[in-house]
Amino acid sequence: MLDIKFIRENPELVKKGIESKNENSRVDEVLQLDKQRREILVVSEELKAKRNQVSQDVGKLKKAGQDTSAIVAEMKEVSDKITEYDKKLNTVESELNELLMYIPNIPHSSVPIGRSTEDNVEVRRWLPEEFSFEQNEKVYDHIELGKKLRILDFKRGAKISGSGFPVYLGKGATLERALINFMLDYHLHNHGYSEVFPPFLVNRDSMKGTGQLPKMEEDLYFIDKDGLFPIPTAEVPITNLYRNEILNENDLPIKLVGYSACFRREAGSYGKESKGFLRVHQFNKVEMVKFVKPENSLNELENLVNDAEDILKALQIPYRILMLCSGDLSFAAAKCYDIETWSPAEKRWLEASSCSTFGDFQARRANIRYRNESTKKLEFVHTLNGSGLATSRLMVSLLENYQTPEGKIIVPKVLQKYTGFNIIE
RNA sequence: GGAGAGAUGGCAGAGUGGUUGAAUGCGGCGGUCUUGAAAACCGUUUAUCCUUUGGGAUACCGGGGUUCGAAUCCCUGUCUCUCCGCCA
Repeated sequence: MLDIKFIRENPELVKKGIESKNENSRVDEVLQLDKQRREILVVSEELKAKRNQVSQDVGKLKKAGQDTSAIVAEMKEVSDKITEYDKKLNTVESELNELLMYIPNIPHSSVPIGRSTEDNVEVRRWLPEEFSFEQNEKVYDHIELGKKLRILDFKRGAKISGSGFPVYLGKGATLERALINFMLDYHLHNHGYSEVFPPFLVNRDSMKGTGQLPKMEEDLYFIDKDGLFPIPTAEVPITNLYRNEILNENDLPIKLVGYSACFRREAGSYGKESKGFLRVHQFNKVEMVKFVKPENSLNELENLVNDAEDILKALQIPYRILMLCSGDLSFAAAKCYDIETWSPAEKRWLEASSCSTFGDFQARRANIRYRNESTKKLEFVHTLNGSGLATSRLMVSLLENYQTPEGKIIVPKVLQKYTGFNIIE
C-alpha cells in the first residue's frame, strides 16, 4: 500500500497516478479519514497521559495508606472517555486501512501514460538467425500438434477437472518437466539466484502482503474449510517468505527463483482467448523474486528482464519486450515489462512473462524492511518479480516454432540433455 | 482426530496487578587495555504513531473483557511443541 504520509503530502500526484491506471481514485476519502484519525488520536492520547500519571500516584498513595476513593472515582470517568474515543478511533482506523488496501500503487515516473494495451511501448525484439515471419505460413497450432503427437490432452483434462486443466502425456510431460528444470538450472547457475520450493497454498495474510487481496479475490481459488488459497503465482509465497522480517543490508539483493504450479480462476474470461493453452486454470511457472535496496530497484528490473530473456535466447524462441503503459499496469506494480513470444499459428505475440518492480508497495503491506547502515534507520525494501517463464504460453511458441513440415517436434538443443530425446513424433 | 504444554526484545530466558519498555545471559555496536588480535573490563543496544520539537501515546502472539492501573487476572482466536491415533 501507499504511505499515508506520502498521500497526505502529495495528494494531487497520487490522484493523477491512480487515474492514469484507470482506477478509481478515493484519495479525498482517505485524507478525510486520516484527518479524523489524528484529531481523535490527540484527544485520546492526552487522556491516557493523564490516566497513566494518576494511576501511578494511586499506587503510591495506597502504599502510604491514604484514601484514594475520590481520585479513583474521577479516573473511572476518564477511563470511560478513553474507551469511547478509542472506539471511535478504531472505527475510523479500520475504515482508513480498508480503504488504503484498495488504493493501487502509482506508476513510476518513467512509465508511459496510456489507457490500454495499445499504448504499450515495444522496447526491443529478438529473433533467431534463420527466423522469418513469412516462412511459417502453413503450420499446425499447438492444439493440433498436441493431439497428433499425443502429448497434450485438453479433453481428458476437462473430464477429470474441468476446462482449463490441461494434461501432459508421454514426451509432452517429459518436455514440460525438462523445460522447468532447464529454466531453474539456468537461473541458478548463470544469474545467481537461490532456489526455493514454496508451498502452493497460502493464507490470507500472504495474499494481502503481495496485493492479490482484497481486490482480486474473484480471481483466486479458495479452500474454505482451511482458509487457504491456491497460489496464482509463486510470487506470493516467495515474497512472503520475509513478511514481518528485518533483512540485513549486506544480504541485499536477495534473489530467489522457484517453480510452482499456478492456479487462477480467470473468472469471466471465456471466448477465443481460452482455447488450448492460451488461458488455463492451472499452469506451471518458474518465478524470480528479488528483494533490493530502493535505489537499485529500476536497475534490478532491467536485469530481471534480461534474466528472463536469456532463457528465450537459449531456447531460440522469437520474442519482444513491451514496456507497459500506466493503464495496463497491475494493481501493485510501479513499472512492468512484458515478454511476448511469437506464435506462428496464432500469428501474434503471446505474453509469456511479466517482470515488475513494486517499489515499496508490497514491502509496506508485508512489512519487509532492512536496516540502512548509513542512516541507521529501518526502511522498506523494494520487491520485484518476473516469470522466468510461464511454461504454458512458452510451450505454445516452442511447439509451434519447432515443428517440422510433417508435424513433428524437434527438441531445442539446450533441452535435449533434460529430455533424453531430441524429437517428438 | 484425542490429550497436554507453551507463545515476552536479534536469540536464550526471568517476570503472576502499581516508575517493568521489560531482570539476567548471549549476540551486536562503541571504548579501555594490546604491536595486532583474543580475553578481561566499562558503556551502549526495540519499534510504531502523534506532536505546538518540550514531549506524549501505543505495543510482551491476535481480538475482546475485568480494573483507577494488565506482560501479569478472565474469555476467545491463531500458531508452535510433546505424546497417542491415522497416514504419503
